[in-house]
Amino acid sequence: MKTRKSSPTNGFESAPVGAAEAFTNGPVASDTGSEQALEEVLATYGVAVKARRRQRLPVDFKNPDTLYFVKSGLLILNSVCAGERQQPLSIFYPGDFFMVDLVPPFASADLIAMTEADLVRIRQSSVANSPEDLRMLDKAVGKQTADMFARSNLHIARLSALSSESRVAAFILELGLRTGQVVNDTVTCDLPLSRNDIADYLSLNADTLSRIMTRLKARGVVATIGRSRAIVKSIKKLCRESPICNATMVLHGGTLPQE
Amino acid sequence: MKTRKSSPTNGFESAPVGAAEAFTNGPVASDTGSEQALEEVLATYGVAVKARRRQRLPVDFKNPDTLYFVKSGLLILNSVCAGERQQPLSIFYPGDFFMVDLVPPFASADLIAMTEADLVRIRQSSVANSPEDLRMLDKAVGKQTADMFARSNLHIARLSALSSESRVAAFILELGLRTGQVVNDTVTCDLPLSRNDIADYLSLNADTLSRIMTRLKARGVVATIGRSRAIVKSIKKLCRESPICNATMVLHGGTLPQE
DNA sequence: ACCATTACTTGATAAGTGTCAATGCTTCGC
DNA sequence: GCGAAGCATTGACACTTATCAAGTAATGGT
Repeated sequence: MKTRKSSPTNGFESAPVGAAEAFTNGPVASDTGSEQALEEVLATYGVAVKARRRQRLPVDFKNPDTLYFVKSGLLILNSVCAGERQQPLSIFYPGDFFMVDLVPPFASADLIAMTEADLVRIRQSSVANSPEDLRMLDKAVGKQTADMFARSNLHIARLSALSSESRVAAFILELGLRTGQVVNDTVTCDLPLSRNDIADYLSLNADTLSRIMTRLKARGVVATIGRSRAIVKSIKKLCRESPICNATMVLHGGTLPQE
Repeated sequence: MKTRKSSPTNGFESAPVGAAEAFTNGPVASDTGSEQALEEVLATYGVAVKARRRQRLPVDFKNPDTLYFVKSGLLILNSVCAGERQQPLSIFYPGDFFMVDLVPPFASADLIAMTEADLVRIRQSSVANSPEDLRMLDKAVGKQTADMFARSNLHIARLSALSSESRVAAFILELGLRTGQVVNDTVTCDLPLSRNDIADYLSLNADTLSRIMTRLKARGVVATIGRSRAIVKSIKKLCRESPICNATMVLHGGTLPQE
């Protein structure tokens, strides 16, 4: 298990990668064989990078060679599209890959760690010498990118086809499945995004989001502990709030209730 | 140039693929060497498929092996998310690949040809015997998927960060750059989507879209010929209508005006 | 443990968009 | 070239959501 040069960037803590840790929730990879192989490639060519909560990793459009693999944590891609306004575009979960090619060419963009996050940085050119490893990596990246595209499409559906309330419900379900503890029909999870972040991501006003949360709480669908924890009282009930919940369950690793 | 078994599906006309034709507008591929190689792989393993205007290709979630390459035309991925409502999610242009993995697991989804379209169907398993060709294909698919993800993010930005009018402006710019004839600062292009389709895609009401078009026409930004052709009177003027136009230009192959 | 700061909630109001219905224009078939 | 059917436009109205302002709760630092 050789490690390559570690060139620290943007104040990220970097260190050689040891054995990859277990992923958090998320959907389970279908073929564990290739997952093993991926971990080896990551360990061989990658450099471990730790991001603190709220840390920003500016997207360097001039450097398409760098690839990041998310080992743990939750990151969000933010772009400055219109004027000074930040627009969250996509959420990155453990198992995802991030690279510059995924970002529309806006004036600026950042990948922001919403929780502490463990990343692995790989210079794709460094893998070029080993065709076998490169194939492995290309395949893993391609597969994950397809999955992210599907999730992106789900997000588009969430934004377009749903009422505000359904949008919020579907989002909480996603977050719960990805980062929460599922116990029977309930989920408890952190809310690593602020109300403003969630509102922007769901294309809502923060005030409106607050009202919607109040309504959902009043209806007994969810509850909150402090500002940054949410409890889904009943997944079934939550699912009734939004028509895209089934697809959300499948894409984000829940077990579909039979009914 | 060997051709594989052609198993016709859903009334699509199928035929062995000859030499791939030139792509239409769109951004230019950076390395023509690998583009050549891709055409060869497509010619070797692919089956040509022609889609008529408005033809639906139902997405078969049980068949992840099939890959489609878009040679010409414009297709749109439609999902049934909420109730009976159709929701357009993504547009596929020449150069794009389509596969089941890209589609969120909704109750049903269709790929609909909005213009006559030439596709190439490939069974990925049929390429498995040649590691060299498989690598080539995987790489091409991966790269294109990343690009489509970026476009998807741009669409999310368009839906979230923009006023309705800006949304429409950005969309017309995209369509013009992809399918239209650019002459100096003007573009003439077909509108292969009906007002309803455009409205759904931009998450607007068809009535509202109509009003916005009327406003844009009154302001001299665009004009229409009949129902299915649009003229952008001035790209510069159009760009002033929407903050994401620069990114749209880059991603969809326009030449940025220097100012 | 306190206070200052920041984040969130809530109310009143306005703006924008969706809905419904009626009308006008295109397009396609004969 | 004509007529019928479908698509697009426009107006009146209702409803959702954004905005602004004020007040309340939570968080973090000393």
